[in-house]
Amino acid sequence: MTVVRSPARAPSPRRRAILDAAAGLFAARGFHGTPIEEIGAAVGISGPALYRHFPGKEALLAEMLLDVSERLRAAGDERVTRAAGPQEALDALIRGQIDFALDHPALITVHDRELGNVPEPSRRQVRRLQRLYVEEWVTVLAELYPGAPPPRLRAATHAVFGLLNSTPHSAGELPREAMAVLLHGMARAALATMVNQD
Amino acid sequence: MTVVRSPARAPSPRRRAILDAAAGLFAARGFHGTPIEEIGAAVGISGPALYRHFPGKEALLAEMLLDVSERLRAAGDERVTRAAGPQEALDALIRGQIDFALDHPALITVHDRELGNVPEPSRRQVRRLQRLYVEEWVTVLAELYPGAPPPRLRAATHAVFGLLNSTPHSAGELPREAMAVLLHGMARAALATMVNQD
DNA sequence: TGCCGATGTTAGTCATCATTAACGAATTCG
DNA sequence: CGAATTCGTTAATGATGACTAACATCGGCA
Repeated sequence: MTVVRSPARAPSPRRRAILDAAAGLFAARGFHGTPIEEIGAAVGISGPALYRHFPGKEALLAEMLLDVSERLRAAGDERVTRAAGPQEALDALIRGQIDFALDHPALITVHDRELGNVPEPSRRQVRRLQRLYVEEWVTVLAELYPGAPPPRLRAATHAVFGLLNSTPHSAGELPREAMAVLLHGMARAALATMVNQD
Repeated sequence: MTVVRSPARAPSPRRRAILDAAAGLFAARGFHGTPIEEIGAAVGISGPALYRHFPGKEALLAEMLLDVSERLRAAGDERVTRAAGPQEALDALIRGQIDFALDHPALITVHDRELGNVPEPSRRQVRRLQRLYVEEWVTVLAELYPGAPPPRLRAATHAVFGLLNSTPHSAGELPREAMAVLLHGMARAALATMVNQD
């Protein structure tokens, strides 16, 4: 018998293609609104062929969200340790989130929309990774703005995620780099209000 | 000619209850993930009884989103005209959006998640109302920050919506008024970057 | 009193899926 | 050469779920 199920063992191009196509479709029509048939069609195979690559539709979603959460967390982790000081770390986190959101708007959308459809073993894992990522931000912010209570910093972090992840909604309003600069400035300014204690 | 379908003719309490329950369920499980049976159960009636109040599931969603869009737009409109100057108008818009998001997190969630499931006559209408609301913000911002090109203002507006609508994600982090104050400050600060021309 | 509209109920009906079966071709490698 | 593994294909199969039918109940009210 084979191993239980190693998530990202041999990333065959077919698997990749399926995950990419599914991300777009889930973002556009939602998990329940997307028949497995269409996912197959999007990569040139038809319907049940997906089961040669994933144990099921939910497992596909689970792998997708685990991958996103892990990539975000890992990237954040690396950027923070690479940074010289807290301000630099914060800028790196912001820039990282912006790049990801601009590069993969569909993944961002699915990530905060479909967690409820991930089956339970994986759901907890995704949540854990999300929490770690948030705490990464909170830690940096706490260094930068000591005196601000952590719940406040957590709420502010979520708010900034909302701001940065707005990208899928304002698609095409501005060229990419202009959008990146705009969002970066807004995020920085929004977080700078953490200095006030009121 | 009459209007397409007078949305809120006689708001019977039953109708209200159904819309409220459906909002919560759609936010939690998604439109396609919520059987009509559960909506009924949530208000004490069972399943197909809904058809005594709405022509169908999609129509229910349509009415819900039309109502939200209309309320947001109308409230914004009124607040702006009531305000003395642009800064005051902006603060009123921000405060209005925050109050709505804090009072009706489910509606906020459904509003930007399920538009794709609204059938076509209504979808256009919802989009129109959303656009009007955004333009309301853009107009105020243009007065406050002349020199900033409208696309930039539009993108910034969407970003601030993302920030303010983050409330459902950070539920319970802070007491309500603290959250309102926090978000207001962040939104203001984020928009203040519109003065820079870079 | 006796009809009626409003509001429910429970049993179909019909589609739409996810998932599985049964079966083929191609590639690997013994 | 052949068996086995891989990756597809097209028919079931079975649930689920929206919507419709047929049938109560009940509060007016002519």
